[in-house]
Amino acid sequence: MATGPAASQLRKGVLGPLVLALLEERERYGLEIVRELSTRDLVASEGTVYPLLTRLQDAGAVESEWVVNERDRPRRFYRLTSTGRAELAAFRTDWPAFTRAVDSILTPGDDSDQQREVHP
Amino acid sequence: MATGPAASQLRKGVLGPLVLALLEERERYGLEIVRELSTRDLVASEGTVYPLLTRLQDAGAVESEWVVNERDRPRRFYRLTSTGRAELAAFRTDWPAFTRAVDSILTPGDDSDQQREVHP
DNA sequence: GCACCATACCTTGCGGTGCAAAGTACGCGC
DNA sequence: GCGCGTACTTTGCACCGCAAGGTATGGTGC
Repeated sequence: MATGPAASQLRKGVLGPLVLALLEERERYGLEIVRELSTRDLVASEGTVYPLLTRLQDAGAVESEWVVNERDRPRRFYRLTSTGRAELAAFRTDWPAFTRAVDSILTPGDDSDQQREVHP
Repeated sequence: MATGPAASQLRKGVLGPLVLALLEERERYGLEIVRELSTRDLVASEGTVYPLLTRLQDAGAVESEWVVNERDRPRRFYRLTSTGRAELAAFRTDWPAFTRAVDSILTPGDDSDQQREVHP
């Protein structure tokens, strides 16, 4: 990962990985994900989430299935694939490095550039 | 700013605020900013930074001035405006809330949803 | 003087994303 | 039947990151 492509991915939306993380816990349907994100103070409208789910499915990160029972309206449930799990794992390792980089620029006095001090 | 539109902004680039933060310390010119970001493990090419600087200037967050001396090549130096300072301050308060929200979804067991526990 | 390279800035064009808005379908209450 | 809430889908717009290419300028070697 090092220098190149990871950081580029990080700048693009974090919403994809977040949806994967929500699906890791259990299967969910579209509106449920929208509500869950809203609860967590992350505004995300249907117009964002539904196309995102389609993209994730095209990318093989999730798979979906219509679930019909008599109690509820028909819902399309999404489930994580092994590909999706791998992507989520990759993001979990890249995300802290990204926030650290941002924090180090945002708080100049901080000097939380560890890895100096090799030799007092 | 509070809840709504800030979060929306956060999802779009963090690069703008980062550039503002770099300019807070002192005036800088374009290529210098590109190099500074690269040093900090944040890939950012000229094709990203120059248009960004133009946008920031159009938005009144920075102002620029050609500096010509005999030692160096002519350079356009960018300086923070009071508007830019305000934007940077706003981002500094929004950023931690955003990362906390992302972290809370990313690490499910964590339960770092404070503000429950109102009543055991 | 001239070719060459590095610096510095700017522009174009593409692809991806977030989002509002509008549209479809269905079941429930009255 | 009518309205309302749920659930999914689609369209269209605007913005952003970025690679790639283009211009101008100054120093170095010969």
